[in-house]
Amino acid sequence: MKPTRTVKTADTLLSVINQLQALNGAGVTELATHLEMAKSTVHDHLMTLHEHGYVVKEDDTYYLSLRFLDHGSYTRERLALKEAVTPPISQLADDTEETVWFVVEERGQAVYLYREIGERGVDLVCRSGTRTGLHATAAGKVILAGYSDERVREITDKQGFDQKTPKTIADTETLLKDLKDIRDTGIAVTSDETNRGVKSVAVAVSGTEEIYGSVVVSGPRQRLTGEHLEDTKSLIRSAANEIELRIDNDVCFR
Amino acid sequence: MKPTRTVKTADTLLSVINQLQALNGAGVTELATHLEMAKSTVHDHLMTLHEHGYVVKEDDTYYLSLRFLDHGSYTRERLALKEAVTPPISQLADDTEETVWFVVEERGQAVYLYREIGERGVDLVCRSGTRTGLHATAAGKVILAGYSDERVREITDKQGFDQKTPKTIADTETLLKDLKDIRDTGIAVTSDETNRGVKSVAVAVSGTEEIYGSVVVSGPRQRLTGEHLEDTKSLIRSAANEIELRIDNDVCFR
DNA sequence: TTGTTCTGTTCCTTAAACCCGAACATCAAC
DNA sequence: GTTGATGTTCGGGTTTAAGGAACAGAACAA
Repeated sequence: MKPTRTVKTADTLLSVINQLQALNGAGVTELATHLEMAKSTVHDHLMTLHEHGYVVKEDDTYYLSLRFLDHGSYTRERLALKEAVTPPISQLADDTEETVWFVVEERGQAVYLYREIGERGVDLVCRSGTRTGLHATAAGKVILAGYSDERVREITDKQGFDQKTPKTIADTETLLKDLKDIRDTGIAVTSDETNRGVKSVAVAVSGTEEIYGSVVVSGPRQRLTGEHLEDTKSLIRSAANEIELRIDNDVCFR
Repeated sequence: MKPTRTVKTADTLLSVINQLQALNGAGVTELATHLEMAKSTVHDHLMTLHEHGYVVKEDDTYYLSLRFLDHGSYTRERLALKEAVTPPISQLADDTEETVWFVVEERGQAVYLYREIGERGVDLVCRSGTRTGLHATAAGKVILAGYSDERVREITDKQGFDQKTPKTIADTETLLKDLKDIRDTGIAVTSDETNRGVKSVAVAVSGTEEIYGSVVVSGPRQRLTGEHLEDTKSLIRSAANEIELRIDNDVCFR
């Protein structure tokens, strides 16, 4: 598909960075064995990253540095969604008392951007910046529902169907069938598709042309039922709408 | 000082990343001219970053991707300070009605980690992850006050004295004299040293051995005076103390 | 239409440097 | 003292990064 020319040294550098995060900090030898590379090679890369301030060293153990936080929060800020998204999200968390996330799509994956934990909310995804397959989450499905079937196929062909639980959608046809229902109702409700025992309700946030992202409320399956579920649905709808209005009119001039 | 072997291709890759942030997104040619490199070279690096999901492409313009947010928020989370820091910070912002930051030192620089904006607070540093010289901020100076003069010299020798305003400290001797006073009172108060017209008050957060960081309240110079200043001082002191207790006892098991 | 001038992309060739391996240094533990 | 685990240094062979020049495609003016 994309046999374009690539810088192999960059591959190794990025793999060092990723492995360093995966291992939650590591020494030279440990990294080298995990990456199946020579110790000296890893050492050189770590020295370079250290020189540029991208890793910190504590007694022979290397960790990623906060320089990544700079790049990361810059990137999030660039989307210019914070002012529009944060207050309604916050309000929604207060009203529903559950955990609320604002999610965007990037490169065929769902990225969790802004969170607010309500009174009784449980902490699930844990970190902003976390990525998941769009198929495996209500937030992702409601975004996909705004795309054409063709575009959905493109994404699933490339990304596949990572199975988070036994109930995670595993093929394109089932996904497209789900999306059809979501398009009708404008809301996505899932149970146990991302985490066992967790129910999620999501609504898309769209502009005139593009889809900005989605708002999702997650909580224990047995709690998000009956009246509480219905209340939640309409609360999310108005929160999503509120965000749309704020994006259109607000300080966020995109 | 450190003539160790370094991976030059990694240098160029990182410079591409940094330039991409500095230019707030750019095309191949624009990047190449800024970096004084061949277009083809930049192109190859961008392709590699794209392949790995570290940049996104919108009509021939490349931007850093949210993958950096993943690394960044992971790094911040690794410090395991959030649970201990966030609530007292939040309370302090409510009480003082000013802007509050929690700051840590990394590689001889001050890194802004957690923020809370009070009722009348003004948004100054803008993003978490932002780095500044320790000498140029109350938050940094109060951290330096916890270090030995020798260690302070090491840092200033390496980092120099970036001048943010005409009143920014410009040499080691003046800094050390300031630190002496700060050590006596346990509090750092600065005016116009980081931003013109801005006054900052900071207190360190320390454990039994190391210093975790500092809490800083910033606001307009003319507002942070008299009684409001004195109130602020004692509020910061108790907030910092609260954080120390939470770090020692809390869920944060370091 | 044609020409101009920006882009981004491809390909070739060579000098550079990445990567490995092996040796060395250092520290703990037994 | 010896063993085994680290991190570190260093020379050299061969991959390959990086530059330059040519190509493609779009936008625009004349």
